[in-house]
Amino acid sequence: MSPLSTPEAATPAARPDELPTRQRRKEARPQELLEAALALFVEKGFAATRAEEVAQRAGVSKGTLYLYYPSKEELFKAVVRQNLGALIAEGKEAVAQFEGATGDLLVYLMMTWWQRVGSTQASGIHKIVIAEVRNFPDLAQFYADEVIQPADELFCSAIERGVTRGEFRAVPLHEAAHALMAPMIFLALHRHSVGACPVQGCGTMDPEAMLRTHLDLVLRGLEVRAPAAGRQSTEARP
Amino acid sequence: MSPLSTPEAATPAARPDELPTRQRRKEARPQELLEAALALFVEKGFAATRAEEVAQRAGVSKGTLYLYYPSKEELFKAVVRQNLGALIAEGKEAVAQFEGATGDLLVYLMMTWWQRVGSTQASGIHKIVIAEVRNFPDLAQFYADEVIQPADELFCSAIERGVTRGEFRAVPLHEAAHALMAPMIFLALHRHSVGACPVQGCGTMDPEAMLRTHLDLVLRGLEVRAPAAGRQSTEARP
Amino acid sequence: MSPLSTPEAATPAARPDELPTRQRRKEARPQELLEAALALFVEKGFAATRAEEVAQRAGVSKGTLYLYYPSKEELFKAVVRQNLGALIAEGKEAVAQFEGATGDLLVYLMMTWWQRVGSTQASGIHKIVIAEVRNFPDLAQFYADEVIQPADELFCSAIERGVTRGEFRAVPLHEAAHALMAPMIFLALHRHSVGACPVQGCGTMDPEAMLRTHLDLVLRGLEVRAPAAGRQSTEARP
Amino acid sequence: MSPLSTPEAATPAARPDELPTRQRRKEARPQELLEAALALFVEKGFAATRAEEVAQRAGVSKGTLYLYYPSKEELFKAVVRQNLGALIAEGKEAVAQFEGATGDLLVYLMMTWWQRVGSTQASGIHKIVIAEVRNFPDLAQFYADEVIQPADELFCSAIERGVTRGEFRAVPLHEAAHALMAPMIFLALHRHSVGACPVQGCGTMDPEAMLRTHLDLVLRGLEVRAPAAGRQSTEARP
DNA sequence: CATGAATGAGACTTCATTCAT
DNA sequence: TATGAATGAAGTCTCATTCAT
Repeated sequence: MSPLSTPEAATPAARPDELPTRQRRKEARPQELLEAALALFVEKGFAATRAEEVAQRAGVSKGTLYLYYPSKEELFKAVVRQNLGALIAEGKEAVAQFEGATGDLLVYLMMTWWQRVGSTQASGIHKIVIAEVRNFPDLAQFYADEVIQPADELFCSAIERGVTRGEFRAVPLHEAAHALMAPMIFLALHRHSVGACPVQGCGTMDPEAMLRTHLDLVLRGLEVRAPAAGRQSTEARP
Repeated sequence: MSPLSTPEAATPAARPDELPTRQRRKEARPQELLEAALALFVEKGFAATRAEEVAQRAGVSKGTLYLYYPSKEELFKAVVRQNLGALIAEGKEAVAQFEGATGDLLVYLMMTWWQRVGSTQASGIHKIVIAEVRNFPDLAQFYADEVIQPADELFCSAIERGVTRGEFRAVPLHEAAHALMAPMIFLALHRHSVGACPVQGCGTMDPEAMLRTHLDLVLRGLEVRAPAAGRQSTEARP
Repeated sequence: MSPLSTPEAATPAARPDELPTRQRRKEARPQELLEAALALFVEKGFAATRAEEVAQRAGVSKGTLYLYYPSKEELFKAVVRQNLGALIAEGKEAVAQFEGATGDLLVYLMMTWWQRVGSTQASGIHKIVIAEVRNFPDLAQFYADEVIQPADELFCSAIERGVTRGEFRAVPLHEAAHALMAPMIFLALHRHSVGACPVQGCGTMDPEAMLRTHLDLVLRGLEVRAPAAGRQSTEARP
Repeated sequence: MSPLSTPEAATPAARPDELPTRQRRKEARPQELLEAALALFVEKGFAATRAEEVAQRAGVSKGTLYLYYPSKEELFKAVVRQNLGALIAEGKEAVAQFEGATGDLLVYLMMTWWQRVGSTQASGIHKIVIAEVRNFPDLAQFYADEVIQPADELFCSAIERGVTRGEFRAVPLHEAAHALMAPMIFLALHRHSVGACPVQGCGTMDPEAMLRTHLDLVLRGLEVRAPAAGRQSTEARP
């Protein structure tokens, strides 16, 4: 079907034009520190990551880290901002012009997201944000503006396209978008939390199968057909 | 259905005319500590919550906390057990005894979850686990054993019931269960992260509407009908 | 040869006239607390013994302990005093009038000490004192007066008897007494420290064999014979 | 014999005209910490000595101590190794290379021990171990492996040398070694417990006289002569 | 007298941050 | 600039002691 697997493969990559002059290094430092910090924050969370670890991973000393970022908190914010920015750029670029069935568009969007974000280190940023926004209030607005809103718009417009073209039922857009995205993101979160622990039992989830089933269910749910009898009214609330 | 007790409600509650003798307090302490711990863990995270804070919020001293719970980790486990353990047990029983359409059973399970967990502080536990479980391997196993696995079994058995009775298509159970649960939990995560911050825009999500739409979509997706034509094969990748 | 073994056998014994009236108990309390404290102090040392443990072992509550002894320190002193007093009483009673070879007198003294003290819990008091006198200076004088001096006198007088009767060489009395006692006491100390730990290797010492060899060596060393050639002069100091 | 270095002596020693630069301090730190630790452990015991006290006495902060030793237990082990480990190693070599009467070898070993351990702070280590080893099982094994066993082997091999060369009677090796070492160690224990307190009476022991007499007795006891008649069988018990 | 719930000082250890070199 | 030795505040947990019942 597709290269849905191979997650953390594309990590530090080549860095081609690399001449390790002291000058060159100096300019690369911030970037290297951010990369190291990202990896560690994703793995262990903000509080549990030691500043010295970040420095070591970036190949510098503890003191040097503080030359570039005045505190661990500022380093953290820089990491989130840098990586979320990139995330959005990719998202926008991927919207594009699509021709074909809207169902296929949704499939494409989801698969692309999984390949480019979900299966990557990048998805770890969601974990970080979810875990820590409340302790860094100024990140909240940033995240809402740069991630939640654009992503929501993207999916809402896609669903709307389906409704407009008569392919989908008329469903509440925001809510449907949420039903569509949530399992995907949740999958990514899981990979960075319990899924990363060596727990007994609790058989590993297969992301590919999961996405396929999820899409199958929701896309059928979106299809235009005779309405299921009285679904909305049968709420069984004791 | 079943007499769903409302634990959250009966807590600080009455405390009738009994004088606050030491004996009385001793009985109330665990409850009070658990409540304080839940609130703080959800707000600040597990690692960032100091044991002494929990004690203070419960109106006791640092030492008293350790009279009731031998460590911060055990305190957390107790919080999880109290808030999720009982619910899952009840759910299992509900599945076993339910009579009626399986769709209604799923609606009932989801709504119950929303009332008892999703809409309360307890839903913050998911955030805590996702954020910090990698730093506390004991908790990972504990959570997998006491929450993930039972919850998975619960939903799988409910879906299987639908399939067996010919109400649902034959879908992969685990994967369908995931598609069912993930949006719920994701909602909870949101409520306790960005949703708890005073962000502009990003229109507040209405959880109940979201759940309703989600259930509508997925239940339709589960219904037995003529299969949607070639969904899986139509990947349109430009 | 003799009942050199069976160490901690004679511990709490019968307490015959026991009628568990509340009155009776009340009078027995201090004694019971001291016994419990002795056992625990010997086993774990002063600092590592928790007041509550002592109380539990004596069958009372933590609070009751403080009704009888105003602090852990005072309890400790009471334990040492009570038990060293008893020790000395036994020692004095054992001196007695002895007829026969002085070598046999020494053998008798040593063996008796081993049976009555060395192989018993009582020897643990030496460990306690050695470990803690410096933190309880007023115990030092007490110990010197009640244990060191009497014991020294006892052994010195025995050795002197041998010298006077022409059985032993003229040796410095104090020093010889030390050479005689030290291995015995050291054996007892060992039993309460490393000997009580489950260490690998370091084959267990057989106290009986050790005492026999020790006595054999020292008694020969005391015998009157032609002096060993130039022992004193050959000190090899680099 | 052998060039016995004198570690205790070369410690705070000169510190020539080198300015107290940070680098210089870093090299001196372990030594300084070890000395501070030894002094405090001997004086107050292991458990009763606070890590911060050690640091202060060495003129550094709490944190610095942990830069050099990962825990209080490891600090203690380092103290033991520095003060006893080297000595035992040297002793072994001395036994291997010694030429001359075995009696003189024993005298040499004992005197060396007295100079290097018995008469210094290091002898207090024995007190610490006897007092607290039961509460620190790790230390028990460590001490058995690194001190007791090597020391035992050392003395056993020395005595065996005497037996093999026909200088000594055939005596049980372990037991004889114990008779040889115990008075020495007991002396050390005394010096650091009651002996360190300002007690009246109890005439101060002269360690050198004590050792001399002890050696005189035991070495005579080891000499090959006509066996003393029936020492073991004459127990006179009234 | 007896109890045991409650307290809070204090111990060990970690780690963000500083600053002399 | 870069380093890494040093600091000390802070966190978890223990336990002697108190006191309401």
